[in-house]
Amino acid sequence: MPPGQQTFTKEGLIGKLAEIEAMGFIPNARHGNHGGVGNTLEDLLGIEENNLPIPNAAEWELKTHRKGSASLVTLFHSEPSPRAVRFVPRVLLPLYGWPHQQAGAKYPATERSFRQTISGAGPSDRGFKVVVDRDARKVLISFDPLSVDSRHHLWLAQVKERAGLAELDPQPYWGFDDLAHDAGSKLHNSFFVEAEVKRETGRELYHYSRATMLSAFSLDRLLAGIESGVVYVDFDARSGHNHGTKFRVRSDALPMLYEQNKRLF
DNA sequence: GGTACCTGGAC
DNA sequence: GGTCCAGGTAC
Repeated sequence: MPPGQQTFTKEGLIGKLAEIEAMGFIPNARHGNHGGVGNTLEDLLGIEENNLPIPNAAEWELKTHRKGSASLVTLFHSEPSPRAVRFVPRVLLPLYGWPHQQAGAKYPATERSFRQTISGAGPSDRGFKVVVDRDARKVLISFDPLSVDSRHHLWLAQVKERAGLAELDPQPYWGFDDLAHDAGSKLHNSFFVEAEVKRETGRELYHYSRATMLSAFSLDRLLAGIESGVVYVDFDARSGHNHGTKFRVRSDALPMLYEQNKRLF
């Protein structure tokens, strides 16, 4: 915990969130940053922004979401194993990527992209899916060239040239124990805060009007969510910036990943 | 300066 | 609802 970092007990955080709710609409404190709704709440709580895989506030993690938004909630980041392969920058982006939409405009003409939001429910239109292998105790990424939609036939021909049309070998994976550590160390207990958003003369304002307390994150529930299709693995790289590989969940399913949840307001 | 995290989007 | 995408920082 860095010096000066605000810390809260559970009761203290509940009280502070109630005070913030009573403040009504509050201007975005981070202009131009898509994370404004979360950053603004962190500022109100006096929590310093941090990128370490530790909870934001003592043992309590904060999750913020815009009401009415279909955006997925990011649970945690973790690059797949074996790490030495460096799958995203060395395999997925160069061999399975495609020209970025803004290549030659916002970015260099050679800019490539590999963005995939995939689950265990079925393959994406580029043939990627997530598999929960309970025998091997691994979550792994699978590529099936037969599942690629015809609209990507040019891309598939390039994949054939660069990598061949077969299953990934080796397949990227996360061991159950690694996932339990990544998730458990960060998400064991969480507050899920939802904000109404309004725009006013070009700026955004947030009303943090709903909060749920989530206790005891469950790896079994995460794995079941992957299989049912409410939890996703999200690859998120372009040539100039790998935003990292994320585990994400549909916001309405977030509470189901915890053993207990309690609506605060 | 590259990698791996953080916070989140629009169409 | 799936596809594709964003600005930041720690080390």
